[in-house]
Amino acid sequence: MLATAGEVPSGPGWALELKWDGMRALAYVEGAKPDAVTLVSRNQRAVTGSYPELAAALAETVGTRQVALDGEVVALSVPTPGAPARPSFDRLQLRMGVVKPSAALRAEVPVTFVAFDVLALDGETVADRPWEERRRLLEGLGLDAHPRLTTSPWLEGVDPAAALELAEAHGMEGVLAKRRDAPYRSGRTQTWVKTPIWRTVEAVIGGWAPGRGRNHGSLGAVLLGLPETDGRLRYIGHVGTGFTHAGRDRLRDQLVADAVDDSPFTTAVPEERSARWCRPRLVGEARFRSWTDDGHLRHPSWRGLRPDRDVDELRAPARS
DNA sequence: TTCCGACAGTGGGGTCGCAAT
DNA sequence: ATTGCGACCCCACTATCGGAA
Repeated sequence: MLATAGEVPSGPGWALELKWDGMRALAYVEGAKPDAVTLVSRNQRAVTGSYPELAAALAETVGTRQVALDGEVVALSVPTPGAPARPSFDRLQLRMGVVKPSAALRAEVPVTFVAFDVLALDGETVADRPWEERRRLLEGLGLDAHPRLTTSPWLEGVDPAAALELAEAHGMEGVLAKRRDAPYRSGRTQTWVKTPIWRTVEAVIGGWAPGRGRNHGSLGAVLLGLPETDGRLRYIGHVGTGFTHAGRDRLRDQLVADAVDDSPFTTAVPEERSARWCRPRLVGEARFRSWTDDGHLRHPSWRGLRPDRDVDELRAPARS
């Protein structure tokens, strides 16, 4: 079951949850031994081998019952004073795709299964029951007794604005609203609504990458940078979506007119060989979800040029 | 006739593993 | 030994087309 993107709905018919930044997974628990547990990714691939401690935890905790759970595999960042632990997709990537992770890796990047729905229980399908009833069944499983497992909290009596604030304050991806009376359905539905938290950045264009396929001959992506206090230009990412076809052509023409031979960036730029450089003069705005650990934009999309802004006005926004 | 939803195709940051160089 | 590439994860967005309203 997948959510539709939109504003956070309000009203008594909706229950709000926080949206976790991790990897979606279904857990099928068929017995009390770890090999009786199967974790399946969103594209139906078995990923149990990558998270053996989760299989063991589920077998140990609910193995006496037959259960199918929907949830998220999450890696928490290392908490430091002033920065409590929060879900880190960057860290989870160190575990994804690694079959039979070493004890050292499991210790360095511990993962948690955050359950938020139950699809079958004791051999009986419960997907047709309303969310409210499934939620009660989920809470009755006692998953939180195990340190590697948790039940995703829902925000009782919290309005949409406060829910978004809460999500932001805890480093969550956004808010997920679910119709209380709706059954669990596969595919994208209107009864789940996701509202991600967006950030925006104004940055200078230091180059561009030519487009491929249908964008052949036009612009594929712009290369953005932020000036440091000493005037050096730090690369922060490629942005290649959010343009219309006409917009790509227009921007390419402007950048070609400003072409220079050498990179204006003072930090490394990926795919440097295919990059075209330009004078770092034009300021644009991009929307993105978060900074990566390397200081790059994650899920960036182009909003447009900011002719009202000058390069020397730019400042790096607070990272988090 | 118009609108909407699903899908294909473009683009991004990452990781890992294998084949080619 | 290094590099390139595809397959995976996460995803945003535009353009298109067929069916519903």
